[in-house]
Amino acid sequence: MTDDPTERSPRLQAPKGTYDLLPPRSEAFAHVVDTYADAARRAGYGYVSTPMFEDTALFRRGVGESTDVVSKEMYTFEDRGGRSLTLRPEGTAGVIRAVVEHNLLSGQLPVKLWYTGPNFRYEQPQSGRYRQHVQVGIEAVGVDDPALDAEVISVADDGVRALGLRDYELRLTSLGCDACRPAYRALLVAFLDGLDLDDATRARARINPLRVLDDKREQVQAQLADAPLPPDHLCAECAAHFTAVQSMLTDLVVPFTIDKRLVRGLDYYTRTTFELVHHRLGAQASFGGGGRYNGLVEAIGGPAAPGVGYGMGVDRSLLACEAEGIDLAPGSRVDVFGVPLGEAAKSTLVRLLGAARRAGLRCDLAYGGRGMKGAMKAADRSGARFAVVLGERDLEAGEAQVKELGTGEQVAVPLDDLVAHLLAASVTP
RNA sequence: GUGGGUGUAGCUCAGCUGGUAGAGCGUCCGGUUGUGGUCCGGGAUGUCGCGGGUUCAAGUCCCGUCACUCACCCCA
Repeated sequence: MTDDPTERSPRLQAPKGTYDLLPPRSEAFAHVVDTYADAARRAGYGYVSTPMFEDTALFRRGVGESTDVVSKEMYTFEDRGGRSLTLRPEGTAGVIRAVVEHNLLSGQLPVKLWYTGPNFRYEQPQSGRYRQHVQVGIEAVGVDDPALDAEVISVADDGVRALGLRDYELRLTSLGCDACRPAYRALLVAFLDGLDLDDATRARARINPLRVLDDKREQVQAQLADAPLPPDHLCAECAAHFTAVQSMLTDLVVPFTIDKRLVRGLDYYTRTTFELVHHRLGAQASFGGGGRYNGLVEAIGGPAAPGVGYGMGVDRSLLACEAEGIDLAPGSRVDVFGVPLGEAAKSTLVRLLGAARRAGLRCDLAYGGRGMKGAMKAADRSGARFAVVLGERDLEAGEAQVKELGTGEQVAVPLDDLVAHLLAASVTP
């Protein structure tokens, strides 16, 4: 901070790892959110909105101390009242907190909610990874039924399909539960102990051994060929649950592949775990994922209650659409564009196009007193179907020239009939 | 946190072995009186990321720094 007025201040820019969304891309982004939200609503999920920041303890307990997300990626700060708050790094913990806080679990179960909003993680940015990213997610809490797992996965897939995405894959696994995971974990730790790993990986193996399974490095994967994998060591209940989920996904016509090495970065997952991977996204290929979290509600101080949900990455979904050449915001911004010649004509058009907007038409007009040519050019660029030209001559005659920009056809329409005419003309093909 | 690549007009980029900057697109104006999309003519906009250094001279070389980008780690 300098007070020297002769020193030029540096241009401000969006913080590292964040970006601005501008038209038309922003429209495509909004469309992704809408599409995912629609899929959730069609399955009976209600909208929930929770704060973007929460008590830091919520994430420590919910997401898990051993995760990278909590241990080194949180935006944590102290407010003026001395409270430790954290910008939410993921969406589930806050929703579950709200479910518990408002006693929703004492009502009809499962509690089904969907949400959207930004998450924040202090990470090194790269393709498809930002410090602020938006997710749309759903949570179904209070019932441990494999049919619900299948529904959640199916809703995720419905949204993705509705976007038009094709080059992706749904990967599925089961991570077991409190009954079977400890024994498996011991088995895995013993196996990892016998491997030749670097210090960092060895440390990770100690804190969260499952995480080592999806290490991308060749030299690590090579040694993992014979590693014991979670789905092969499930207890009877988990195995039955997993089988049921697969069977119902098949009934739902949701294609999936079993990926026994799939692991997720959040500690709360139990049993069903899945990830949506897009084949043209680069290193950050996972654009959505989720699973069951039967211990989470209790972990953050609620009653023992099961839950299942997913989070879909909106930013990465948009990237995936772009990679597949899917245009999510086709068409024009407006239907009608006003071309006024002179101030009197402009105020008349302001009034008439305002009325047209209220009648449901999308209208814009040439502001700033540009000439005829420039105004027509603006009309053309807007993508409007009709240009309404109004000059002194027309005003005296009490009519406007309505030109269909695609065909060049132009008709004179009485000013009193303009809105009705535009409405009628807009519905004809 | 670690490593590679890149930073020149609003955008995409060119500037060879150092001599004080260009193209295309976009934008604006015009091609006579009130009509766009094509075409033609013209105009505007650059702290060459920033700060040091070497040199008579640096966009061009060196150092540092910041940012962007891709990858690892990890994750949506």
